[in-house]
Amino acid sequence: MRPTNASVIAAIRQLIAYTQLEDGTSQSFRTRAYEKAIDAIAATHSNVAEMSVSELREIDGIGDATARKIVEFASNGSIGKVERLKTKFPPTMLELMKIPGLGPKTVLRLQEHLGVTDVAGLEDALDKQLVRTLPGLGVKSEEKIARSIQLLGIHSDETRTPIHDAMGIAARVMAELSASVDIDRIEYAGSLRRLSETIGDIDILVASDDAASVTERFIGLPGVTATLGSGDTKASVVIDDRIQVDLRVVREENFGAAWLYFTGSKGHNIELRQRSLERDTTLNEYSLSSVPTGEVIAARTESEIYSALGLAWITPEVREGAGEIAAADAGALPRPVSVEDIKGDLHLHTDRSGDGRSTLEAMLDAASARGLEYVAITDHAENLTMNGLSRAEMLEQHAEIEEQRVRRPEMAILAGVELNIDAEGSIDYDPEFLELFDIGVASVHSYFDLDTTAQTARIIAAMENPAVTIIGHPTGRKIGSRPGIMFDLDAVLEAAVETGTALEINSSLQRLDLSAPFLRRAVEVPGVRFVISTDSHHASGLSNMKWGVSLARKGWVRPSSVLNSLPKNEFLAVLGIHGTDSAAEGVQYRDDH
DNA sequence: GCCGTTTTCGGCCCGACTGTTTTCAGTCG
Repeated sequence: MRPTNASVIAAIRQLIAYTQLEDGTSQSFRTRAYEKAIDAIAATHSNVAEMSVSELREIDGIGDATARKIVEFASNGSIGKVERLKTKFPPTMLELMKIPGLGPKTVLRLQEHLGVTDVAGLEDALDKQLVRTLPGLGVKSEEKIARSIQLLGIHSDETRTPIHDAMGIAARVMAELSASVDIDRIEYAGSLRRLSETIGDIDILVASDDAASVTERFIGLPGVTATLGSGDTKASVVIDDRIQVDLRVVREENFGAAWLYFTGSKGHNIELRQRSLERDTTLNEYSLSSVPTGEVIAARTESEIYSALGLAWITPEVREGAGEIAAADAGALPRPVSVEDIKGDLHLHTDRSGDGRSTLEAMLDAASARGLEYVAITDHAENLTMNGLSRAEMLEQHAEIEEQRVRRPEMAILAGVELNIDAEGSIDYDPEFLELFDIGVASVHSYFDLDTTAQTARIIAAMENPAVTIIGHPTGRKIGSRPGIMFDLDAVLEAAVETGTALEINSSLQRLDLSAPFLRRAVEVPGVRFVISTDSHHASGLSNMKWGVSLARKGWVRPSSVLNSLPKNEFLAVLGIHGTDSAAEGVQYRDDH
């Protein structure tokens, strides 16, 4: 069994940590080269552990040395250099480097002067007030390290916060800060804006002429449980003992440059600055300016800066330093999908579902308010215990939908259902009853631990069922709590094209399913079609469409491959549903051919 | 360690904050 790209990346991260100790710096060109290799692997669609040295070297950012280390890891499960460095630096020293404020230099000094190589030893040295005796360290450093140990874990991978939780905290902090001090503009940046699945720190950017007041208010906000640092223009706090929030205050005329800078990713920024230098300009968080004259060329908006660098604005979700700048340069980046592109929502629950909270009426009002041309009501089918609807309840709902069609002639209201894919790929009800629905979303709600072969087979079997139009939240994952099923994506994509089944891009921040890496692979397959749906269980959920759209952008999905970007009549025609004008007359949509 | 319309050596993005330094090193993003 070959290691996954994720485990190759984990191995290189370990290599980086040991190399930082060996080089005595976190900024050596070697470690930066390794970091670049990680970015390159993360952007690769194939399994690097199956590639040869020469194939690996084809990848931009991977050279001979790293290619050999990857091959070595693929065949041995370890890298010789790491094993050698482990004899010099005990693995517990890596734990020390995870403590905020402790870098390779300090960790090396602890080992050299005090023989400290693990957290317990460090705590002991702190107790004995020995740390202050080290060169470059004093009493304040000692106190800072002691505080950091208490906060240990905030930066480690295990405690990255799922985006759903981080987004909520960010919204709360931004609302409270806006309410307590006069500011010109406030936005979030960083991995949150790039729609990463898990968030390390929340980055918030404010435009104001009075930075000192803003930072002062910020460190005093409710929920702040620790202040990690604060200066004239930036501050870092911990919110709810849980997540670090970094604030940066700039002047409005520099906002674009700052937003670009703090959105990252680091790799994207570095590439942009290199491109900038090639044009005899320099880019920092304040502006893009001329090297010879120092004159500011662009600073107020991101678009102006990209434009000055000869690029169209790049949507934040794809700023991963993974080829997006080269693609933009070549005009090969897809036009980003926008919320305005989406004409219908095809996965909506009402309070008839056990987990639904709003009435059909409320859901349709919400859809109208959003200007949607069509919706599909997709309550759970009967096999989902507790939450599913019996046949009788479904028929009752169909009558309700008929009434709504008469009252809302402008909107196409599809009588749909969210079907449950069982272990073998069968779905609820019988073929005759399924005929009564206009559209079927089939989803996995059970048997998450079958092997890859069985999962692939059940998904494909569901796709082959004529009642199934869409596969809902295809992996069933919940970010931070459930990994989702494993299936052969290539086989599923092939079946999706053959059967004409669309794949759902689920807008829930807990799901974001299909994930961006899967979407990046799916868009390479001609003929694969997507729908972006909210899977709303409450009328307020329809506003989550923005996250699904954002995810589609992150996956380089073209608007033309999104089925529910079609205007109503074209969409209904694709589904084989006729007679949209007859809606006012209360005629059922399901074509009876 | 990587890379190359100024190629196989000599470069490699940029700045804030902290604590210790009395002009700067370390860490972080």
